[in-house]
Amino acid sequence: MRQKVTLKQIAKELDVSISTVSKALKDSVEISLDTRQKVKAFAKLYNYKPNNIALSLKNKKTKTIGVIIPEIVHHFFTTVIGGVEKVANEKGYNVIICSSNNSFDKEVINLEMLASGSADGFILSVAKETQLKKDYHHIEETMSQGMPVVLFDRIIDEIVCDKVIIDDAKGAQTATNHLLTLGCKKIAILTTVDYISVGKLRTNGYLRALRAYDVPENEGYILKIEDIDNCESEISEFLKDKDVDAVFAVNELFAVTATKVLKEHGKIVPDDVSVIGFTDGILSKHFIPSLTTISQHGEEMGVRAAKLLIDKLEGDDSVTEEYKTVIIDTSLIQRQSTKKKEV
Amino acid sequence: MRQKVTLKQIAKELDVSISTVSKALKDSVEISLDTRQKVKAFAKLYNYKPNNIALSLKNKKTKTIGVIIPEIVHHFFTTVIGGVEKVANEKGYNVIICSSNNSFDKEVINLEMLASGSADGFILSVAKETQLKKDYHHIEETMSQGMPVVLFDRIIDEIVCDKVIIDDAKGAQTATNHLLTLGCKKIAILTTVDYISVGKLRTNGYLRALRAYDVPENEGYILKIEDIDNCESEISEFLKDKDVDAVFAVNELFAVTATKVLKEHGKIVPDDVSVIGFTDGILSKHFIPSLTTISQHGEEMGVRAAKLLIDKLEGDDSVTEEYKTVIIDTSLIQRQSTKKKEV
DNA sequence: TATTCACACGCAAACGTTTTCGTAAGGTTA
DNA sequence: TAACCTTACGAAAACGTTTGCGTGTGAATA
Repeated sequence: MRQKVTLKQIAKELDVSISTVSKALKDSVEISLDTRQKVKAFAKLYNYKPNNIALSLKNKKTKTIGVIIPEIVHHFFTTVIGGVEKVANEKGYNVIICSSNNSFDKEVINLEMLASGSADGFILSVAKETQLKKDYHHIEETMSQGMPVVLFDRIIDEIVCDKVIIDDAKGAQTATNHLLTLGCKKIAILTTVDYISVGKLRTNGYLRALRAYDVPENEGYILKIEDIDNCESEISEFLKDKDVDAVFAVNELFAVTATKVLKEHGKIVPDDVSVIGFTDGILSKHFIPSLTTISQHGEEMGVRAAKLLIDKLEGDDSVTEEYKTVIIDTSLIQRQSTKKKEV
Repeated sequence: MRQKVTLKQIAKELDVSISTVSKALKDSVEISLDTRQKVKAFAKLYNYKPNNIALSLKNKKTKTIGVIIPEIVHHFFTTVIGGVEKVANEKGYNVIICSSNNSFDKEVINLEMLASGSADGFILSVAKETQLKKDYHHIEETMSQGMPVVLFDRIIDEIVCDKVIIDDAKGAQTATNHLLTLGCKKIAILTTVDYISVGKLRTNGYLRALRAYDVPENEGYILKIEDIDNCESEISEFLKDKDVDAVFAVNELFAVTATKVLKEHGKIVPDDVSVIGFTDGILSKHFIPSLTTISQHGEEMGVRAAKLLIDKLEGDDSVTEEYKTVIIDTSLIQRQSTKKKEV
């Protein structure tokens, strides 16, 4: 089992100094052509690769971006990662992904671990627990130590840094508008509890759309779901005997579940009730009926976040002091689950 | 913007040597209680965290596991990652995830990058292109340099290392058996081209089940799909006017698409045709009808893979020389898409 | 008073790299 | 032949840790 070969070993074998080997591999004119060739041939033969760790230590740079997301098993987040990777690889950066599993503690541990040498900067979507706890010391600490952070999707308003978000309220308004223009008046919303920032914003957008259309809002049409894993019974109970002609769900799972529940209640989507979701994931695309939804353009978010971060990492101080918030446009993807109401 | 604080800085501030600081923080008896307390207080105040890079360089260990998967936007792989993370974090390891995007080149680049200092060992599922190309030099190189590799799911028989797989053929046989016991005789299979190892194995399992039941195999019932992204038209064409009473799909997407297509052709799943899939993902669970499928227990695969790797990393040489192949049991998850045939 | 010893701490090497600067050998010029 | 220049290379520092060993100080012992 051949061990990794180092400059020192090459130097010893060839009976030259370490610095000569290093320079030869870099094609320095300081070294004679003859020696250069000899060294390079040897290095190639032994498959020499510079040790990144040593380089990181020397350069005080790891050329690595840390990404921390609440859940790894989540289509939206993985599309974002795809975007980050794309940009990162182009620019010669590596990407480390960690999941916080929506736990505050794990988010702190992961961030501190990566911050102590493994990554130059971070792209982060905060855990549910963190939003609830409102404890952001770890993020602020990281930034105060000179490591830039870009927040995306589940962001924190109080933290001053680069951010990439969608206009959740606007997206929700677009969705609700779509239902309204289809002729729906009794529009229910399936949303999350308020401490989830995006849930709250989407609820706001829904309400805004109703007001703009002079449709009276009705508390009875709003369901705030806490336990996502057991949403089915809750949604079923909520929709039972409720006379609605449309449902706006703030995520894919709620949309699918609503459609399923409505079917069980003997209602046909989209003929009796239109359903619109949020997030353009696998489910929306392949469900029957396929779901009209609001696309968040996850990959684009990743791309923009990575660009912001790399700008900070490579920029001079003038760039460093200025923070941007990029708002990605959402778009309405019309599919089969919504339909104009027959009058 | 406070920079990261180092031992050197603490030493300077407190007017002691670096080694004193290091030892004090480690509660060494060599250092007086007084100094220890002073140093620790100072370190806490300035939020000192040892630099992982320096530690990695010194210890020749990164305490990091590299995971390379073909696609990040893929439910099965993310569940595996979940399992890996669980074990890794318990044992004090960090996890770096990279995706090869099914590209051979990117797989090589990622592996070499991580191998040159960023990770101690690897958990890897090879890219499609790699399976096609049959070029495994990068993996063998990595192992020959002393870094253990655990292959999972899409493995390579020729490489001698730890492996975690499911018995794909057996799983497929179970699936097909299920259909046969339901009374189906005309069972179509939607599979992949043969160079995808798991596709081929599943096809074999299907054939084996048929033989065991003395059902003649029929080439016309086998569809090998190359272009997964455009499988719908292919499947539609294939199933059109075909008199089948069951479909076995080797992945979730094929199963869903088949169900959709059958519906368009006026057939009802499961009444007219039973459909069974492979991989227990989001789609299978939430589709209507929900899909009977074979679960691969992704998280369990991740757990086992991580354990194998860490055993190698921490074991003495006796462990190092012995390679295991763990076969995870698949299980049949019965849902709504399959149904006993009425006679 | 001379020797020994525990205590508390510092020195220096090592990990693998890059890079600045110094310098020996040989050749060229005056 | 002396002064200088070029070529080709080596020494050493630096990045931040850990750790074995050396050592100065003061006190206890003989």
